[in-house]
Amino acid sequence: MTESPVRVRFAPSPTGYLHVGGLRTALYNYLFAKKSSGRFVLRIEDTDRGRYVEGAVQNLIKTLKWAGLDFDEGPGAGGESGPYIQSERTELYRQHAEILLEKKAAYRCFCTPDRLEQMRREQEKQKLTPKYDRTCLRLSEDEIRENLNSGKPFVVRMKVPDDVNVSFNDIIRGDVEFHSRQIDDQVLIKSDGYPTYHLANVVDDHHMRISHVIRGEEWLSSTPKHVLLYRAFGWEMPQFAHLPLLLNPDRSKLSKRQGDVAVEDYQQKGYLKEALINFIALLGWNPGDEREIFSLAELEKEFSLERVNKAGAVFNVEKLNWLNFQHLRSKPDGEVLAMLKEHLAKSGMDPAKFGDDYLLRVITAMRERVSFIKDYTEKSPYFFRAPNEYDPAIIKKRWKPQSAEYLSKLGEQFAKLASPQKQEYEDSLHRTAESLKVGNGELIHPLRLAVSGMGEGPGLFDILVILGKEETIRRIGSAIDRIKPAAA
RNA sequence: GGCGCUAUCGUCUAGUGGCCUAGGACGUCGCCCUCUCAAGGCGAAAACACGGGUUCGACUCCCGUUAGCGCUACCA
Repeated sequence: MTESPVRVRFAPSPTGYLHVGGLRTALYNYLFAKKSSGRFVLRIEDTDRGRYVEGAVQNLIKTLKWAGLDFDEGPGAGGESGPYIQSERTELYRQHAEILLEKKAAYRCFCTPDRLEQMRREQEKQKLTPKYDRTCLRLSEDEIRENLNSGKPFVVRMKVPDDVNVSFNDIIRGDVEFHSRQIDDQVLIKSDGYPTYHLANVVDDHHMRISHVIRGEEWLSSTPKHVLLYRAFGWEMPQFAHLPLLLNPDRSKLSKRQGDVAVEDYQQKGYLKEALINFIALLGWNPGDEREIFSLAELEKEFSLERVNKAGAVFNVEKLNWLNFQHLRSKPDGEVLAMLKEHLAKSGMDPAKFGDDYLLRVITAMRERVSFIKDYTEKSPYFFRAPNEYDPAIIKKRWKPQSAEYLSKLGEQFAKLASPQKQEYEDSLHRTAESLKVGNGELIHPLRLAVSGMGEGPGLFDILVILGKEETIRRIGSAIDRIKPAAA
């Protein structure tokens, strides 16, 4: 086999949004291209007029770009094999259907959809494999001409050879064999003149010089049809690689109903593209050692089709969450700052009110405690507004009858401190506890509750420093007024 | 129903005939650290679907069974 340059394609149909399974297919194609110094082509398969969705193509491209999967050729990116939108290539498919017709590898079929459906029903009743009965293959030249002249609508069907084995090699699955006996005479050109997937993808892959067809496993069963088409045209075949499916927790094919399937759903929920990419890369592929955290750039170096698994993989959100935490945690301060400000603005808070220094200190304090940017306001709302309520469970656990008195004392001591830092607060609290003859905990826990309204978070003294002396004292004051000991 | 693909802890997976007392990760549980919560450290529970072969020896190879999934459109 000659070594032709690697060219792969991602060929989604624009149905409105990008499915995470589609994103993984795109990713594997992209990675394979990068790894082999090849080209990554985006092709839009929009030959189903009934499914046309406004803006879907733009949306698809936007999402791919968001994920960082830049394509070398495709709509808007140029390339020598364009156009990259199938609805703009119909003449090409028509010509190729003509070639097949001439070679007697295809024939016109004038059967009505009604008749076809009746036929199918009958076959199902007799428990036969639903298959076109070739009525129109037996039409004479005259009959065909007559039908054509009278303007009868028709489709072009592929003429599947009667008794041959069709086998091909799949990079992931090895040799796969089908018998032509169970291959239907597929429609190649629909009555509206548009090609079906089978014709269009073979014609385009050939003309776009695609070297490797990397797609989902749902295409495995129709690959023999494509093989037959390559043969009929006398074209060299690309290499095939059928990827395992992404599954719901119940192991059915990943679908809506059981959770989010659109990439933009995850985007909206605050998942980082780094985490999503890392996660789906690991769903069906692994590096062979024990590393788990990968950047796109690292994946580009490590990826290989040989290490792709055969079995479907459950899309398990728990691990995705963990990866999001890992990636968010290792992001530079500046990047987190920008995301945090954006999030604050979206939540109706004015980021300017806080100042970058302040927000940076919050980021440092919360770094190990947030998996998502939204966790900043959900897990530590007290950095952005004084508590307006106090967790009843924590009151019950930590707020003693004497707490108000102790805190009041503590507030007085804090007031005496001049621009206190962590150590000063800590020393002051220890001295106060000593003078009160109570353990530090008797002050620490109520104080945490007072300034934050909750029972968890960064080290208390870190919180105090971030909030500042005045705010700390103010919050102690309101807490004393508002927290009543839980009824014993 | 037919055809095809697949089958290791709950989940993602390592494993290519002896290195396996089956390794890692997420999750779960326990302990340590500790002002809380995280993070971190240590540890635990947790799997080769089943049955036949082949072989001196099978998680690894072959066959069958079972199960799951996919395809079975003038959708992709």
